[in-house]
Amino acid sequence: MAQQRETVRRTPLSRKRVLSAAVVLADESGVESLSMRKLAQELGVVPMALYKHVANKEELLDGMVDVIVGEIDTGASGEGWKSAVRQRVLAARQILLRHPWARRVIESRTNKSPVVLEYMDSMIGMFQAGGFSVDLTHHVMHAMGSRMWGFTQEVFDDSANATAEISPTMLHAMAEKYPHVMEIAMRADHDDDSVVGQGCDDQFEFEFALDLLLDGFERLHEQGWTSTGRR
Amino acid sequence: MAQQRETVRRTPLSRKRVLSAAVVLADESGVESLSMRKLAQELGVVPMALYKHVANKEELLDGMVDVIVGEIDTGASGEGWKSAVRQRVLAARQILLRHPWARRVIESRTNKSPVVLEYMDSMIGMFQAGGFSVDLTHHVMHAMGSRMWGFTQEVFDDSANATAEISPTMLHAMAEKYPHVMEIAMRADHDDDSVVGQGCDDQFEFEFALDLLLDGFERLHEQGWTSTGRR
DNA sequence: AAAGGTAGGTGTACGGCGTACACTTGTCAA
DNA sequence: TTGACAAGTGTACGCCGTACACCTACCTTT
Repeated sequence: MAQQRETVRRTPLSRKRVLSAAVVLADESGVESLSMRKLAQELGVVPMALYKHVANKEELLDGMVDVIVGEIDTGASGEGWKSAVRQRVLAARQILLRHPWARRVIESRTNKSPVVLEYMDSMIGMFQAGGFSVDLTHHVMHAMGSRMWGFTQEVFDDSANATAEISPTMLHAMAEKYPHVMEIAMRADHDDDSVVGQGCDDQFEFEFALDLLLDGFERLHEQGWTSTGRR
Repeated sequence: MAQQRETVRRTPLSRKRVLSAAVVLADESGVESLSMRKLAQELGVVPMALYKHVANKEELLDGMVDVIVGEIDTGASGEGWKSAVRQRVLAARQILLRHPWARRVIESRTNKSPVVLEYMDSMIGMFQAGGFSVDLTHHVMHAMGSRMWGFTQEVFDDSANATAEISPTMLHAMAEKYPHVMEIAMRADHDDDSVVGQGCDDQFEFEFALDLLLDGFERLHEQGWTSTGRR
């Protein structure tokens, strides 16, 4: 009784527990509202306790990325580089979709963790195994860019979503000012009767872009690409 | 004398002056260290004075994006959609390169400003003028993603830069753990004698990816693409 | 059993942030 | 002359990340 104090002994913190809780919190309320203090509160602990397990908030974010990237199913498929890469990227997308904040965080990390490096390494390996030259692989990885994580490039489609809550007057004014944007926004979900649907099929758009890239890679590879002229 | 106080009359603030100063400050020391207080100090004014010209920090960032996007040379070239788009995107890249923080900020804006909408509208217009169907244009814009702003996808190349300051031992260990990554990193600047060069030619990588996309668009357009099967 | 190191959790405090709100002040129209 | 209005000020609040000194429970060594 004197020994055990008045509270039940907490399961002790650990880096892993801290990171998992952080991921959950970010999933629930967005990474921008994740703070060391809230995270500590969630874990029933004083804020400074976290610093015994992560050096600072940056390292916390690094660790969160590792947790996510570690979730990606890395099981090989083994029927040609193209379908292997495709499958891998779609698997990544599956995970990343469940953690919408991860896109921004991954892109903001300047130093790659071992987990991230390993992911990239195995993806490079897929192209190499398909017979791509080192140079071509290099450029191809650049061309993939963040699509290699399964990210959709969000830059475009929000405008469509936004129109859903805009007055007809406003909508009309916009149609005059940005005719092309509106035309596309209207068309985005034309099998729906409402003025503007809830945006477009993200999965389709993603695969469209991914396949476009992969087909391009294939074509270059087949015609024995070498860095023509340049350097 | 009594009228004029002891200080020279300041040129008054204006939305424009606030935004320009913010852009300069972000250029100099990065957008992450830009604060309302520092910006106010830079302008010789008390922080709250800024709020007479921008509603809050979010709107400040919106405005900064507008300043940058407004700088993009929008002059038409008029020899086919492909070279027009190419030229436009490279012009955007030219501007964005001078404001490295803009990438992150543009991507983090959820509501597009008129300036941004107009930029997108005119780009869509280029594809339309080239005879692209509305649907194809839509998908093509998604596939362009943030590359439409001239952004390089940074996800990949930093690892190369980082290796420059790593001990030989460390480097050797990494080569064992991430053989593919290292192979590419080593090759990235092979005409340089140092172990690892200062990374790769970003401009080349960007154009490589851009042309890959544009060629893909062209191919789809020529073969009269329609959204096969899907929806 | 005593001593002492160590890992994990605590409490306090500091400087920075965005911004609400009430205020002064300078300018110009009526 | 008045008095409305736009521009700038001052104070204050509640958040944030985290430095630093501290306690405390446990483990190892003797």
